[in-house]
Amino acid sequence: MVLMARILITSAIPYINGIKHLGNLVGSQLPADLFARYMRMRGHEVLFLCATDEHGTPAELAAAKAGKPVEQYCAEMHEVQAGLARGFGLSFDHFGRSSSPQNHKLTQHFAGKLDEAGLIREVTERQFYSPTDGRFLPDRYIEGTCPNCGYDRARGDQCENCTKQLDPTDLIDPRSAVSGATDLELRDSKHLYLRQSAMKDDLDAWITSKTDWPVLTTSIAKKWLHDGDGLQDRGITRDLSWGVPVMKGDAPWPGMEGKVFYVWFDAPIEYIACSLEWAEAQGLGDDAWERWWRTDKGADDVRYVQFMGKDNVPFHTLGFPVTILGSGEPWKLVDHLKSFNYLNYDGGQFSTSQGRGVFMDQALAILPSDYWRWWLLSHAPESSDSEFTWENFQVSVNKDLADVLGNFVSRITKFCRSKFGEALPEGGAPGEREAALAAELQTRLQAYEGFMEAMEVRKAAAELRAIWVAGNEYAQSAAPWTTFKTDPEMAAMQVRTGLNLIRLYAVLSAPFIPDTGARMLEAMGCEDAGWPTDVAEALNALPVGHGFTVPDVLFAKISDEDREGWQAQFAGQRKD
RNA sequence: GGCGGAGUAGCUCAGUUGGUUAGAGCAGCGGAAUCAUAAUCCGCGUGUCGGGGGUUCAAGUCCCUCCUCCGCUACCA
Repeated sequence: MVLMARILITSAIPYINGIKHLGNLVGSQLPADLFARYMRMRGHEVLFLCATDEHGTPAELAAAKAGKPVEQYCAEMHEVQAGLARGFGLSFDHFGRSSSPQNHKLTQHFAGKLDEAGLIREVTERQFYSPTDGRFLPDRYIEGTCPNCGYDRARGDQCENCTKQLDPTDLIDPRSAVSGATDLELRDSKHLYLRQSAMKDDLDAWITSKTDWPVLTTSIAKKWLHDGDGLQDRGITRDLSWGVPVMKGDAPWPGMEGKVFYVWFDAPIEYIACSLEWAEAQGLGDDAWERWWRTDKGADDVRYVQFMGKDNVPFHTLGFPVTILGSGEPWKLVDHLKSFNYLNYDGGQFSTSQGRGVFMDQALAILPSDYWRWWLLSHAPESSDSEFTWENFQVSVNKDLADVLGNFVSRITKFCRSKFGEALPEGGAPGEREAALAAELQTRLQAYEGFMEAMEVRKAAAELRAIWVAGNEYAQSAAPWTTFKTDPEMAAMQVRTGLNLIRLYAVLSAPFIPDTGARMLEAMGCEDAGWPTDVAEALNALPVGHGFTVPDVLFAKISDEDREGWQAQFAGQRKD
């Protein structure tokens, strides 16, 4: 009996600006879902949260480009992303919005507490303002000629041509990247800075204590802590209209009228606010979410795990912890932070802005989600960046899903139907071969559980595949099609074992390929998806006489023509 | 430039604190089987472990150095 635990899982929240590509998906939401599904199946209480990250300049510009008010644009894109999440089987308990009233209130609350703790300071900055665009422009949205190399499309933060880091005031003939306007002026603007530097030592000690975190996570955090002059304070407000208005709790913040909090301040707070949205949607009271987040109200025994791509690590290891710790209130801090490298696309990067790669909507239009889930998870970029190629996708999916798993289900169910009918046949008793099978699977099951618990995604996938292979090995050596000729009762027992393997595989595979797991279980006429403890027992779960059906082909193979067609289709840029 | 990650079989990758003849999957070759989506199963690997140097009885594993690729570099998120 496994002791029941409570596990809080959050995935980095995807930015509202457009449909996400497969690189985004495999970097946070998909592995988080794998972990959430597994933990639920093991009987743990799980709260799995995600949301859309809706504030910031790119959202405003995307809305303007779409000719829509930013509120409407975000509402629509939220629904699009929510639909795609459902399409990929992402089992969020709630998919919230960082623009929610709950997040507004909570963000303002945290800012107030941080100010009380003396962790906020005011800074007056000079920034470019564009009268034509009617907005202040972030460095990246200023373009001009690079003073270093003469490239005429250098951005205000860095020249893409010579890679030199720039200050927007360095640019020759600066102009707005939004409108091209050249009537830019420098204006003073007052902003709030979060005094991260004041908590540098606390953060350092905390990170140092996390010896079981991925090296990727801790090395990035350490770098920010120790680089140059050490951890720098960070501006947490912006001169934008779309965002959380700067308030000190419920009270106005003198001098900060008309400004909003910076997205990277309010986005992680949405992890908490999302649980408020969840509680409200479920018709539950405050205690429902507080027991996940307030260590004084039951959250001290919660295990909190975050999933994200490596670009998000600094904000989750430094900025957000400063918000949590600095508030002086008993909020739950992350226990484990699983980070991922990047998935590249056919020799280059996936790119949202350039429309390069395969996007979530396109992927689902091509193939059912389980194909993608399997390939992405079994190739998750854990130790280094990994690469998607159509050839690799075709080969992996055909071999693993169609040949090893799908064909196993076909050969067993069809053989039984032709020789015994569509029910588990009677006769015979398990022998040495079945005992050896159970023993091997018991060992592999334990390894699989260990990898899943440790969030070793690729290794878990490899182990699951080995579990599937064991079924084929058994079928091959037992060879019921041969024993049937001389000993039909033994063949019947072998077929029963095979059919029970299908049921077992349905359960074990469900975290990776939930839709297929459900189809397999349905074909076996079984509703019990309980996680097995004793494999030998599980291989006798379906009794003699139990009816089943032969499912349609679980995974159609990807033909060379399919692959070539998709390669051509996705060779250029996405055009919306 | 700084910091970090990676460089292991044709391809994708495993290789704990240094310790027997460096492993897996795919591809390839040979064989078995013919229940099954021409699927499955078994067998087959002389790989300068990126180069060079060093420490050691022993290094893919530690140290130095060089090379290549990638990421981050704080006002996109």
